[in-house]
Order: sequence, then C-alpha cells, then structure tokens
Amino acid sequence: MAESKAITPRAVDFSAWYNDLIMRAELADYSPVRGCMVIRPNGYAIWEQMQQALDRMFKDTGHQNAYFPLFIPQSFLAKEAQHVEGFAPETAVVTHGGGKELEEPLVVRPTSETIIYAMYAKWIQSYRDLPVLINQWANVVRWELRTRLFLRTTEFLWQEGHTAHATEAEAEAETLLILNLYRTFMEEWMAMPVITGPKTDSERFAGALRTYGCEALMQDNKALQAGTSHNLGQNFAKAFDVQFQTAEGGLDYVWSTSWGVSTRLVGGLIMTHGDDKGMVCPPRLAQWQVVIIPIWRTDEERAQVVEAAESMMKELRGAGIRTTTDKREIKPGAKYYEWESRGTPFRLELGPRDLAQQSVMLARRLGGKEAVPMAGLAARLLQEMTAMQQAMLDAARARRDAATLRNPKSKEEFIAFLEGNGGFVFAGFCGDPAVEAEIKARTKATIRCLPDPEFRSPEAPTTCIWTGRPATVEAVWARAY
RNA sequence: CGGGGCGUGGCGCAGUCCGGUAGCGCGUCCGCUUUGGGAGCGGAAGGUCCCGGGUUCAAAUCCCGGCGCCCCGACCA
Repeated sequence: MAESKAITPRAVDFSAWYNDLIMRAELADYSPVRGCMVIRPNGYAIWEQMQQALDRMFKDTGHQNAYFPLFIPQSFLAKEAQHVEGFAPETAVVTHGGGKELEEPLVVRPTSETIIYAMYAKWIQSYRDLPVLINQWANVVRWELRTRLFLRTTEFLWQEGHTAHATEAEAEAETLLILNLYRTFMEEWMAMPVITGPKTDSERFAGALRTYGCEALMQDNKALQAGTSHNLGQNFAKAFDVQFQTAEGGLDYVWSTSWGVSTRLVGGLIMTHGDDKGMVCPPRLAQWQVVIIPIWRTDEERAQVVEAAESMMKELRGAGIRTTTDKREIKPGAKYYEWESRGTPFRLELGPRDLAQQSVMLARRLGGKEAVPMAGLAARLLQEMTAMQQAMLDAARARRDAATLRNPKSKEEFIAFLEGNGGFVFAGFCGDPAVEAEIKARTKATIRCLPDPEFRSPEAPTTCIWTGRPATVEAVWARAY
C-alpha cells in the first residue's frame, strides 16, 4: 500500500521519478490528444508565479504586452528561407474552416516572428517609431515526434519578445539585456543556476544571426536549454520589408531580436530541486509558501484550533506570505505527505498542545522541524524563506559544479565523462562544425554554448579536445533534453 | 519512420497459453470508531474486457483486419 503511493526514487529511474512526481503533485496530466498535456491547477500556479515575475521584469525594462493571432498564412513562413526550413516540418496546418477548404492553408504558429514582422512593416516608418519593444504571452504548437510533460509537448505556453531597433548595436544590447534578465530570473526566482553564452551555428534559431542561451544542469546531469535570446539581424526585416527612414534621411531595414521562455521552465524547476518525496518549490515561486495544518481530536478542539489557524493565516497573509490552511477531515499525516509532494516550502502544525504554549511546529520542506513562538511568526517565516531560497540556489550550484569537468586531459577522458555519469564538460574547440557533428554522433553530447567570460575556465584551453588542433574557443558540452 | 511492450470498473493489474458465472489492490461513497507522519472495521456503487469481422452451442480468451497508447532510436523551447 505504501508502495503504491511512493514516487520511484531518482536513483532507480529518473524518468519514472519525473513522471511520478508530476502525477503525485498533480502538476499536469496527459490529455486525450497525443503529445498534449493538461496543466493542472498546482502546475499552472507555478507558471503564473513565473509569469508575474517575468512580466514585471519585462515591463521594468520598457516592454509592453500585445497579442497576435494563433493562425499564420502558410506563405508567411516561407518568406525567410532558414526559418521555413527550420519550422515547416513541425507545423500543424489548418486546411478547412467552416466546412470549406481554405484558399490558403493556415499554420498554427510554431513561433510568431512572421506574423509580427508583417505588422511591424505597417507600424514602423521612421526612426522615431523605434525601438518597438513588444512581448506576448501565448501558446504555440510544434509537432514534435517525442514528447515529455512540460519539457516537450505538442502545444506549450511561453512568452515571446519581439523587438525592432534602429541599429545593430541596439539590437545586440537588447539581446544581451534579455539574456541577462532570464539569468537573473532563473537564479533569483527559480534558484536554478545557468551558464550563458552564444550557441554554435548548429544550434542557432532558424533565421537568426546569433542565438544566446541559458543552460541549466538537471539532477540526472543532462542539460536543459532554459531560455534563448536571438539577435535576428536584418533577416526578418528584409523578408518582410520592415524599413524605416533614418535620422540621417536614408532608408534602412530594422535590426530585430526575439526571445522566449516556456512552460519547460516548470520541468526545469522539478528536475533541479525535486527529491524522492516530490517537488521542492523555491519560496519565491510557490503557490503557497506556508500551509497551516490544524490538528484536533474533539469538535471542541477543532473549533479552537481552526479559529487560531485562521487568525494566524490572516496575520501571515498580512505580511505578504502566501498562506493557506488545510482543514480537510483526513489524518494530519496524510496532509503532510500531500503538501510535501507538492513542494510547499513550510508547514505549520497547529494543535491543542501548541495553542497552550502559544507556539507552532514549523516543518521545513528541506528538512527540520521545531517549535517556534507565535509572537513574531511572520518575521521568522520571512527569514526562513530568504534562507531557503538561497540554500536551494547554493545546493543546485554545488550539484552542478560537482558534475562539471574542466579541461579534460584527453579525448578519452572527455568521452568517458560524457558516457559515464555525465554533466558539463568545458574544453577547447577548433570551431569546425564537422567536428561538432562527429562529437555528437559519438557521444550524443552537443555544445550547449560558448560560455560567457565569467563562466570560462581560469586557463583558456589551447587545443581542440577532439582534433588536437589549436582551439579557437572554449565550449561547454553535455547531453541535453 | 525502424525496434520493443501494452490496451480488462476512475487508476494499477490478474485472467488469455488450455474458450464455459468478470476478479484483485488502490481510489470513491455511506456508517461507526479514529485523528501530533499515509487509520481500522462493516456496507455500497462502479465494466460496450480498444474497434470491426470471423470460428464456435459458447469468445476478454482462438483467427483475420484496423485503431490507440507507452518505452527505445533519428528532429526539437
């Protein structure tokens, strides 16, 4: 019986653990449609917290939200050669509407560049119209062959920013601004450390000049691309004829960017912090940061304890702490397991004994349980939340660093690491795409990014780990989701 | 698209080889006793056995043909 309720341990089968956890915590469920998932309230609440934090950050940096249609004329996709090549194989296409065949099929957006640039062409005439800084929260559809809850589903939710600028430098600055914004969000809200840097050509967004990414390492030592920011150059501007009159009186194409993060982040959160008891949610993203569990035997006790719980909840909410009370008629132990599996950061157990002592039992999701006085409880919890948020980031960073190999001595060590427990490998690379492909074929590892300066090794590698030729860059390899 | 597995109450499965009354666990509902780490006992509800065809007195079971899902590989936020 206990076994049927248990989550498969990570060490036994990481994939099974991941699926079990999502089902137990009721984050999502499979839908009747192949490859699509239903995001349940517990999972959606996390996404909403993410949305709120990111949306604030976007707005604080001058961006505005807008909404563009779900359907894109099929011909639009074809206007940018690389873009159509990249996305056409995985689009869903609507051929009929209202019982009639459409004159032109409509693609369900896999991403919105094309329809957005068609509009920008109308809206932008002068350098005075620039920059355009727009974001949209939307769903997109990509007909993936293999899907996994949150990580890769046929339909997913995301935000996509699309900006247009007067100069290449401005576009590059915007691309990096967002990359850094994503990094801040991932580290400070998700407590998920990332490595940032440009992608190689093989991993570049279809139609972009350059793609930058945030790469996180999951507990099974596989990398997760958590977010990308693209400098599109003038590629889409030229394809959609988005021109403007410059301050100097000339005519130029706009320089543009696009960037996005998706509900995949929820999967990243799970695989970064989850344990064998279930989800562990960082306080800043938790739907409920604190759950109060009233404990009683008699109806009389129940009345007293519930009343105390409600006044405690009111006080904590007043202090800005997202608090709920679980008053259901089931045994307290059952509630503990349930809230733990959902990752709720703190649990307050409140029974007659506690009332008598004017204290409450504080149980942390990361471990540890102690009686704390009711007086000053809110301040104490605020402290606890800050500490937990930091502890989670520190722990995740320590795990990642422990699974990172820098400057392997030989090609053999490089291969053995990737084929063993895996993780990030920092090593020299000659820059040859054929070598990159060969490494992928041999090890299943790809270059996650060319790390930004702060992530690079103290001593720059001098030779390519694969060919022994002079290294042009340091690269980070890993097997990835 | 190649390889493997599986479709039986809400969920997980047994039963299929060898045809003969539809079964178990969990969950759900009701009652009583419980309640500080997943409660116990008693009672109850709930099934076109994936679909279609065939063989047979009789099919979850045998035969033929479909469909769907999951896992492993090539593409991907």
